[in-house]
Amino acid sequence: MTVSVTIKDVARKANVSIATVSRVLNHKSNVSEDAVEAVNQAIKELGYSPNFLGRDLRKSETRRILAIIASTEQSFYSEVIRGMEETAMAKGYDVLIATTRDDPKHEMHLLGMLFSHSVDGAVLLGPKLDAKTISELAANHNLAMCLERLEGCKALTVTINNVQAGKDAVSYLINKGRRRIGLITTTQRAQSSVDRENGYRQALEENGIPYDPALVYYGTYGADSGTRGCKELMSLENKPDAIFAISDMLAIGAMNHALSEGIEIGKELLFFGFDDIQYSHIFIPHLSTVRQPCFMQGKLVIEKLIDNMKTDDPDRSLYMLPHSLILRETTGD
Amino acid sequence: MTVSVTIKDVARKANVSIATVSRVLNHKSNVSEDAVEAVNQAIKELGYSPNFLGRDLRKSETRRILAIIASTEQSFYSEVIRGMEETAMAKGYDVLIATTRDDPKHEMHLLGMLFSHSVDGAVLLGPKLDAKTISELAANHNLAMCLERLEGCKALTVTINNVQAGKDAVSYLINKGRRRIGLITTTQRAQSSVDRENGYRQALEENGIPYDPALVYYGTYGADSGTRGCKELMSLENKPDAIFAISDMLAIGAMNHALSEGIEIGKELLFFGFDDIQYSHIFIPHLSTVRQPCFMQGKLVIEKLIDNMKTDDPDRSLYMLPHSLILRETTGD
DNA sequence: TAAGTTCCTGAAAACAATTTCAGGGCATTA
DNA sequence: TAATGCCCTGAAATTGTTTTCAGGAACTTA
Repeated sequence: MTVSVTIKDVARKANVSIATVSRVLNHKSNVSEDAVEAVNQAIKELGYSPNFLGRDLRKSETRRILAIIASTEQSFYSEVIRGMEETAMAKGYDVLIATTRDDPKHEMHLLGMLFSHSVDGAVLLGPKLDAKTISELAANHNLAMCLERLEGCKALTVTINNVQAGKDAVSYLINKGRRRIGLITTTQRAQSSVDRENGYRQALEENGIPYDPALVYYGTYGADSGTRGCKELMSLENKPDAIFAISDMLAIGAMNHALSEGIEIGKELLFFGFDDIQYSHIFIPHLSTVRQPCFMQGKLVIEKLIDNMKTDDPDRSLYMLPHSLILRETTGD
Repeated sequence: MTVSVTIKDVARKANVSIATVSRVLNHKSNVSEDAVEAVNQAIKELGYSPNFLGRDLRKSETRRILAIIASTEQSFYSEVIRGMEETAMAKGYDVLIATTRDDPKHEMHLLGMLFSHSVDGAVLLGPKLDAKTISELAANHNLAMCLERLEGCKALTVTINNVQAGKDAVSYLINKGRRRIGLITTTQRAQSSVDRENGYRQALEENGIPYDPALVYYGTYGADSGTRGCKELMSLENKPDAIFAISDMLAIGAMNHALSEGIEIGKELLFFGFDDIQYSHIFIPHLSTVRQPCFMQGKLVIEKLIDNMKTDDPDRSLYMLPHSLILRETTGD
């Protein structure tokens, strides 16, 4: 391809040393006006832009942070990423995103960018690797987690209290007088799913409602799985009078079944979702759901991560940010 | 932070030269078994992983490609990115994603990664910069566009024929006997929007239906804008009997209005969307829409981009891949 | 005038890797 | 025995930048 122009060419053209060019590039004060002028002129004429590979090597920093997600499909991540980007940008960092496609091998490959100094830090949003592996990596590298905690993982983590959130949602349904509450969740056990399910059980227990395994449907992540779940739960002899789904996607799928059966949502059957995705208030009836502070989680994890870069005693705490219940038509609100 | 172990340390520990270590790292054949053994042992003991800043600088390549998108919100991009990733990976490249948040300044900043050799190539998915700027950049750098073409922009581009696609959708509605067809589009003039609108007009013209500006609603990208658009069109004295929206999001918003008014979708009023997003067959009634070959567009643009890296005579053609109509309930299918 | 400052400058080292080149050791061939 | 070839090795050059260090010039101060 085209041969690049280097700092050397600029120096030659401007009749100064490369040190002076570098000084101009980095806006150092100790350069004469004449030199600044000449260098900028040369840069413009040659169309020079510095090679960051050289710079990054010398400085041993890239000012780039990698966000590792499963895929860009869940638009739910977008606010988290915005929080990360805005915070990073304010501190002079760029955020790059890479996807694992749910493959732990590929996740490890992407983490290689961290080990090989291609980025200064990395954030895992919903890791597929196990707690032990991540703990070990986080001990030696600038690695954090966001949205998803890992039981027994000693790494900087920013998330919400999913147990409490699940409990809050189900308690709300109970306070609405419901006693038979279905749960639609997934077989793939992300910690957040497990936590939400535990919240569901705690809410039942505290209210003296016996746990009935028949009311729990384990499926996949897709909306169609929600539809199947609802169908199965509603074909029980002793039907549920409310359903808590661990994601809005599942809840919307579930509602599709209820709608097609002519079930009156919000009265006959209540629905509670999780995530407050965009479609939860586009889909009719509007879905009651748990909202996470996405932007704030992104913001906080980047702040802590960047702090960690500058210290020998990195923070490996677990931060839990407050969630909130969004009440809409599907709970009769 | 922690002080890194370098190739030098490995060499010392393994009692060989750094050249030999490098040869082992790169799986060169001309190294004795003993040396390979010793080096690998040292690597393991020291927990060494090579610093890519050094490697990339020396090799003048990063084997990384940057995909620049507006935001990760539109899940629609995810298939394109999957196509890009799978193709890139097969050729030994990684794909990184960065978001512009619709800011041309930030888009330019991200392109800086290309100029500064931080990545080997970049793909713009829906650029905010103008055709002239991009043409100039593409002349000197490995830059391509995907999903969106730019009128008069001389850069490698992979997209679909949006004029034809709009025309196909509207022609289908006309063939269903509809004569008053509304259009819901956006004021923000992405080329694809303009093209789809032109397709709409061509379809009308070819079928001898006069163009009525009252039937065209210009709004924003959100579903609520679709709702407003539908409300406005349906309050006309001479109501439409079909609506073509330039995105599924707008179509779903529009359908929300129709549903709330008790309008019989698929009979009284037909709907045609664009993109075939996931929700177009989750939302009820299922939406007829235009499907783009997302994966294939991602695949093709990466193939061509990588080809371009290896030649002095880069391909700057416009490739248009075939689209297809997905017929569902909203057109009475 | 001598000594000390301040300002600006360029040569060279440093960053961590790959690659080139020359040569030592050994076996094969004439 | 000498010449040739092959295998393996390490020293040194190379990549593009930043940074350190030493020093020249001009100016101030005693």
